[in-house]
Amino acid sequence: MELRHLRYFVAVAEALHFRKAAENLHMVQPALSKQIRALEAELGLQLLERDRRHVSLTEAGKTFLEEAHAVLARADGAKARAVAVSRGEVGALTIGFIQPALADLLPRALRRYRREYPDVRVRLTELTNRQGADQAASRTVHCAFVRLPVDLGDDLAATVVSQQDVAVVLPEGHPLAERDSVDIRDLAEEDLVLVDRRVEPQLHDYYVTMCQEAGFSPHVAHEVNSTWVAIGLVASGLGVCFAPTSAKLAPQGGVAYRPLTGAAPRLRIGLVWNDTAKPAVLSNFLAMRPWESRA
Amino acid sequence: MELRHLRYFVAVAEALHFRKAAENLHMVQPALSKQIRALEAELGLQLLERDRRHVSLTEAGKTFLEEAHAVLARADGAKARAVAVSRGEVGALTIGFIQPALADLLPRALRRYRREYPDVRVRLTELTNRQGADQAASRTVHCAFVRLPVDLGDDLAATVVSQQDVAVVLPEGHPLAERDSVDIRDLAEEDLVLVDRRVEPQLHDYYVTMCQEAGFSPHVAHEVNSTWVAIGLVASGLGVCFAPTSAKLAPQGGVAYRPLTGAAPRLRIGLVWNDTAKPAVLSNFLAMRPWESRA
DNA sequence: CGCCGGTGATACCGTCAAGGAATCACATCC
DNA sequence: GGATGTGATTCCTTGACGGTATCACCGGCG
Repeated sequence: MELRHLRYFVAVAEALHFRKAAENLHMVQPALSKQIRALEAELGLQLLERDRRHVSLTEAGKTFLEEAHAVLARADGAKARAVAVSRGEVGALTIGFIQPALADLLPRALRRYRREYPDVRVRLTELTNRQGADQAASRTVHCAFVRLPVDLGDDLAATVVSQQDVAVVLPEGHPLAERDSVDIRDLAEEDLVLVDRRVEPQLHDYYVTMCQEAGFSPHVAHEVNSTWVAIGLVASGLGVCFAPTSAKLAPQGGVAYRPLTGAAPRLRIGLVWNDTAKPAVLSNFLAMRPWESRA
Repeated sequence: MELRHLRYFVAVAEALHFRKAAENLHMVQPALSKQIRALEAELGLQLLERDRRHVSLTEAGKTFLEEAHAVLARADGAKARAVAVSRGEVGALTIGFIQPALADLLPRALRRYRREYPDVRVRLTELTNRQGADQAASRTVHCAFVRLPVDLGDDLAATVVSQQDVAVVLPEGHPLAERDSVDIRDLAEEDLVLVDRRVEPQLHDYYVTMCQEAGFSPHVAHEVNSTWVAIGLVASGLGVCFAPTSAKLAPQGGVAYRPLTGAAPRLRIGLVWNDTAKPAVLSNFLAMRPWESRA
């Protein structure tokens, strides 16, 4: 049995007329009759009652007609779904991200992406910078939002998606908090809370280098595993810390954010992905650049 | 696209190996490769990733595999359902019946039939004797339980399914109720409640003829439209009536049933059906004779 | 009553594509 | 580096699909 047989049978069953059905199918009546009889022979039963003048459906024919419709519809659906998947309009997109991207960048990008591709399921995984690069390279995730720079070995490609100035986070009441901005050299003697080098080597080194270029070695009082924890310690009066200006968006009382002057290049977040044989969902995501501010 | 393509694709997708898949399909590898490529060409996308050494499914291929399975299963189901219908194992059986059959005959027959054919929906219609014969002839119902005799015009066939003796129904306290049985001639002077001739001519005439053959014309006091109403009137003391002995099974107090002696042939209920081109559900029903008392 | 139009069935045939046989190109492994 | 195993390529055969012509049959109509 082939779909052809079902298509032919449906045509005959709906026209109840071999010639007309054949015409609709752009073929001639004998060929159609033959196929219908072949179908009946395979099923071992009669689908149509021919009485020399009229054609009618048997009971078995009636139910087979319904079923045939369903099969044909399902077959068309299979085709359509496969095409949709191949176009990246249906399926799943796996995105890795570092925590700072969660504040603003990622939600905004996802909102725009899902408006365009509502049938793509998005899977999110929080990762460290290193994991992000590795998993994008190994295609465990389709792409990852990570802090730049990142070493682009192999087939990895990257694009900058946001850059932010560095702010200094001070406990309320700290003398420096009375200024509108803080020069980095004023922090030479301050207790600094830094992100642990083992967790975020890029970011840790970035802040340390920044200080060294300003002419001093930072006085690291505590090491923590995320900027949020650092800000928490600052609020408790255990020191000061650096943070991207976007950190201000997160609710955390007891601290003051002040722009840092005399500082090195800004903090950049980028998107990395394996650029070889990109699946359609990834290509679509990259093509629409949903992280960009609206036009 | 034909089911063949789906079968081939499923085979390859599950073996992830063209030669093995081809072997399973009892064909050779180049032919299979060709068909798969034809399928991909029609869909306009790639279902399988061939990398010289291994075969793997693309995203589109994965979803198409699921869909293909569903289509093939549905196609098999269509076949199976049509066969089941043609065998009368699935479908609908329409039965007409006269009220007296409802007491015992019909429920018993249906219980046995449904145990054998649980997937056949049974549609029941209460009819008069005449309607039963007509609708069986015109195939409005597949068959009908009616009171015999019935005129078997055209293609109508019939079989006796039950025969019952006639009882006389007397109000409690009636002098004749003291006897074990009643001779029909003893009813010559009694007020008789008879079923209306316009409603049940067969039955009406049957009872009247019975009396005339016993040598008297019945004294018809009331005419009603069913035996149940007649028994009700008897309970109210408005006369006596005839009933099949099975009527005793229905709950109705205030009356006594006594066998009738010296009476004509017994009341018979039969099944009638159009014997030309019987649908399978009907053939099955007739073949199992579910109205017969158990072996 | 015989002719005509219309129905599906039958007979026969050409064509095209599905499938088979042999081989190739290329990777991997020992 | 040869052996092995993979899918791709090439070429050919065959069978089935579909087309042409015709038949058998029925109903309607003059």
